[in-house]
Amino acid sequence: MSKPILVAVAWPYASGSRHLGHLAGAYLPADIFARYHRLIGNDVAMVSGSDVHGTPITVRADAEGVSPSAIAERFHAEFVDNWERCGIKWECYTSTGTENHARVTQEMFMTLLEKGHIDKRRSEQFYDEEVGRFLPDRYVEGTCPHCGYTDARGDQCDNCGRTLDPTDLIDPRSKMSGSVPVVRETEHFYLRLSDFADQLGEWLDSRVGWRSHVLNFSKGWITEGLHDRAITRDLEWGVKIPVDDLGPGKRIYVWFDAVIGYLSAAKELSERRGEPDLWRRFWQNPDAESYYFVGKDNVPFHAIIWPAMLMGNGGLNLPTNVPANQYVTFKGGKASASRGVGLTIGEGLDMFEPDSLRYALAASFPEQSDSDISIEEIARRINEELAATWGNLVNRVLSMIHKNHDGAKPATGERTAEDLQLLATVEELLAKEAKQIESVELKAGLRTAMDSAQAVNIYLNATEPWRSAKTDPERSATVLTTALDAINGVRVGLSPYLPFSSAKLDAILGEPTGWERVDVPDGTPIPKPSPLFPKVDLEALEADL
RNA sequence: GGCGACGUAGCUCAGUUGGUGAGAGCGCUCGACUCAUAAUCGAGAGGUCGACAGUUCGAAUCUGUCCGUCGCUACCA
Repeated sequence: MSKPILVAVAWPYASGSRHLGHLAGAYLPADIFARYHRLIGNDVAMVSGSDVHGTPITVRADAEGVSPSAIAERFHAEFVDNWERCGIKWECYTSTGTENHARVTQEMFMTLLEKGHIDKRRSEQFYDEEVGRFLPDRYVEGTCPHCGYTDARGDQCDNCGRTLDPTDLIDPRSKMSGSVPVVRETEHFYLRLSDFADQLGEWLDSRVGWRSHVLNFSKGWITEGLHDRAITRDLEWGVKIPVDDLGPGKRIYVWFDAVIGYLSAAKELSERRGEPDLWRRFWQNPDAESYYFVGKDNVPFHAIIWPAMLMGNGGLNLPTNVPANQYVTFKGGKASASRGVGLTIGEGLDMFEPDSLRYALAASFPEQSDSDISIEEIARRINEELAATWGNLVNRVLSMIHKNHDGAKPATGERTAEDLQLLATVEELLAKEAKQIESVELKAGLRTAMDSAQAVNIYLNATEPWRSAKTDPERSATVLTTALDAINGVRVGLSPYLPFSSAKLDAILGEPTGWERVDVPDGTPIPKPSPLFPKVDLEALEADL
């Protein structure tokens, strides 16, 4: 039975390059999960897009003397290139800059407004008269009233760590122009989040299979008390507010529209495929499932705010699961492209083969807790695990068959209990891995697939087909065909993780028929193999840095 | 400050509701094999599960305190 699976992935912010932490935290796990579900025949819609609005983009645009859209287009193009290069496969990758997205956002805004979940409130905020802009808290700097630190930001003091209100700052100044900001009154729309506290709490309590850190954090938010949130900003760069009673110069704020992107992207997919009701299969069918792949910093948006918006709107499916990952750290520090910690996705792909990088990151997915990686650790994973266990296994079996059997799979003789046991083991591990992937334990799933490869290595060492080739060629042939038939199952389990090398094997062994092990037909041509994964020369790599 | 975590073999990490002598991968030592990308396979060494106190017949697992690391703190997304 084909089940609709919405794979919703955090919208990368087009203000700069994304790094390997983002790849390991959201995009790669989503891709592995989606590839698995496509392979078992489910109806998958993996959607996301570049988040192109917001203040940081306008600030960067000003700094470079270009338009905000130029910044957004530059990084959107970079992201699309990143996905292409590392095999992140989407049903729909779009951006928040489309006309469709604006319309869907405005529709949901109006629905929430009409149902009384959005209202207007006045507040006071700093305004930079020099650049003519209201200032987000973090763009106001000044002296911390607690510790005297002179470069405290309006939201928080980096020195003493205390949370601040911009008006607390002594000698406030605008980060944009350096001038002294003035306080002006402004009016905005607010989402009445607090109205949903009870409903959200009950919903979260009913979740099963969610990661404990996601539930803990979300419930903690509710326990502390949900604040109503402003969902519009004094900004020219964003989705227009569909009512005009706030006056000009206001836009819908990015976090409000970015999550709506999951819905608008599904509708865009419908349009692209010419099936107007396609999106309903994912959003209104009670049997559909939805998984939101995000980093832990995004948990409140996906486990609290977005569900509240969906509850308020009505008629749309709530998340099945939000399998948020924790952080990947680089040598102990939080990855940050802007601070030069870790590698951008592009840099990672320049250094490593895409499948090799995917393997190393997947083996280190921060599913339970933060995980630490480094270039050395990535290289170790590739050389000592991926190439040694799996790459070498494929190479040794294909080489022997190619050399000893005229480049084609020989006929299989009588299989011994040992032979049958290997094939059974591969099948059992495939089943075990399937359960792990379905419960989004992707790191464990990869380990299971590697266990399967190791089982074949153990089998070969026990049966020694290179030896029997001289004494009992028929037995040797049977061992090799058994190993090949086993490999044919192992590669199915690895295919969601390693799409590029899997495609290479598809060319020899044929496309996978599904999530199952099948025998390779007798006589299948087996060409002289080349290593699936080149070894990483760490010294040469570091010499380039 | 508040909140959420984390601290388990040299390294990176698993350890469901507390219970046979604490695990995996890699590294290391020894051995086997030599088909294969000096790859593979076996055996072994290596940890008072951050510290202290407590609950319990019994705790890495529950409670408290402390030390250390990290993240979040709602106007970065």
